[in-house]
Amino acid sequence: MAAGRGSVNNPLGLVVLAFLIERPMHPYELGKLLKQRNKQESIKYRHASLYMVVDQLKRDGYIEARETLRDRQHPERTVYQLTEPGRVELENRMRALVAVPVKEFPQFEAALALIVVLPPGEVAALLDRRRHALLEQAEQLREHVGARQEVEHVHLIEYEYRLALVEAEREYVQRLRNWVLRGEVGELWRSLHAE
Amino acid sequence: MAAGRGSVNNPLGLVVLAFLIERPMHPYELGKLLKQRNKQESIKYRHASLYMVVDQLKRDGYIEARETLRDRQHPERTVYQLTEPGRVELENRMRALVAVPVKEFPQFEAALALIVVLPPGEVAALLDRRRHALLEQAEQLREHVGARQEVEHVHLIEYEYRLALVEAEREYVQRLRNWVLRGEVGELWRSLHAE
DNA sequence: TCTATCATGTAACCAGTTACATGATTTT
DNA sequence: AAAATCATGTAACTGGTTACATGATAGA
Repeated sequence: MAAGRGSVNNPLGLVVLAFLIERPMHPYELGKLLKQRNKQESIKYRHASLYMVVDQLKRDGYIEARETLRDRQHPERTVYQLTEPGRVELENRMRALVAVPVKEFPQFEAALALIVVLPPGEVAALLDRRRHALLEQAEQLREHVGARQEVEHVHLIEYEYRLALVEAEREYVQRLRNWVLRGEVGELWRSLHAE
Repeated sequence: MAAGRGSVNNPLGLVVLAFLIERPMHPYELGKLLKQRNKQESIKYRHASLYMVVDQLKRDGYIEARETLRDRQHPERTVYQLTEPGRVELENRMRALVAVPVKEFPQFEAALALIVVLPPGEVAALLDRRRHALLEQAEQLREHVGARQEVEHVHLIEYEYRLALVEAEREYVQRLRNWVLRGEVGELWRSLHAE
């Protein structure tokens, strides 16, 4: 039930397991595929990290080396395949991730928690800048999600999700900005910035 | 302009700087205050990490030791105070965080990007579980934000923000669930799970 | 042929976490 | 007075990142 002590807490590890369902691959191939499918938008990817998680997954028995290719124009490439425990782990992690929201700590939330260190007037202007940036992001996402009948919808849901969040944030930022601008911020905050 | 190479990428570092504006403090006091003000909800806090970031901030000249208290019923406690570069850095980081959205990688987005590894039927059920969880979260947040006239509004905006995001996610999850349930998921996904 | 870029990997570094340590205070 | 908890910190581990390395291929 509890998604065990296993190392696959790393989203990148999930990708590896998920891709290896399709066929055995060597690490570099996994990385290439990840980029081809634009998963770096949703899953943080550094190519050195890939070799790391592959090692971890091997260590924990979720994948295993299947063969080592040796031709002269590449370094050795080890091809890995999913093990049965690996497939089980993948499914369990996926189920948990979909069904149970995990607590995240977005940086903007941290900033809001400390907002009183900036004077209200400036905050209003900064929020305005953010609002514009979010507008642009939303625009791009809408393009991406919209104009593609050639891509299966199921491959766009990450973007739809992102779009939903960006829109919500944009609306909230606007509300907040207006509240600040209307000067209803209360004595406490204002008093911290009086001279 | 670019919020330099400095170590204060860590949100916890921001808290330290922000709190030290009020008065010099020793690390343990910072931690206590952080919890009293419920900032652990918005900023990940491990007490050992606190000592780490304090060291980093000292190393980088953003804070400095002011005195070392030595009474017999505590270990030595070093009191730190903000330096002028520290105050500047704090303000710059805050401005950047408020004005410029940073790319985050929420786990649920990763899961959505890999959703095809689970069969659509099961996904619908899992989404339903998530929907319920989000409903509860929203309920709690609403209580927290609502029933408090005694707390200054500015100290609740992190929660308001969170609430806005949770609500948006809930709505999106519901849309997605319905789409899956209506069986419009397309051949690709379904074919991966036929036997 | 020189330079850039791809393909592929290793190594060194550092941030953040878990676990341990220890004296005081409070509860049972 | 034993057990639990608070107060305060250090140390060891490990995951992830940045930086380095090296041969092949492709443009200029």
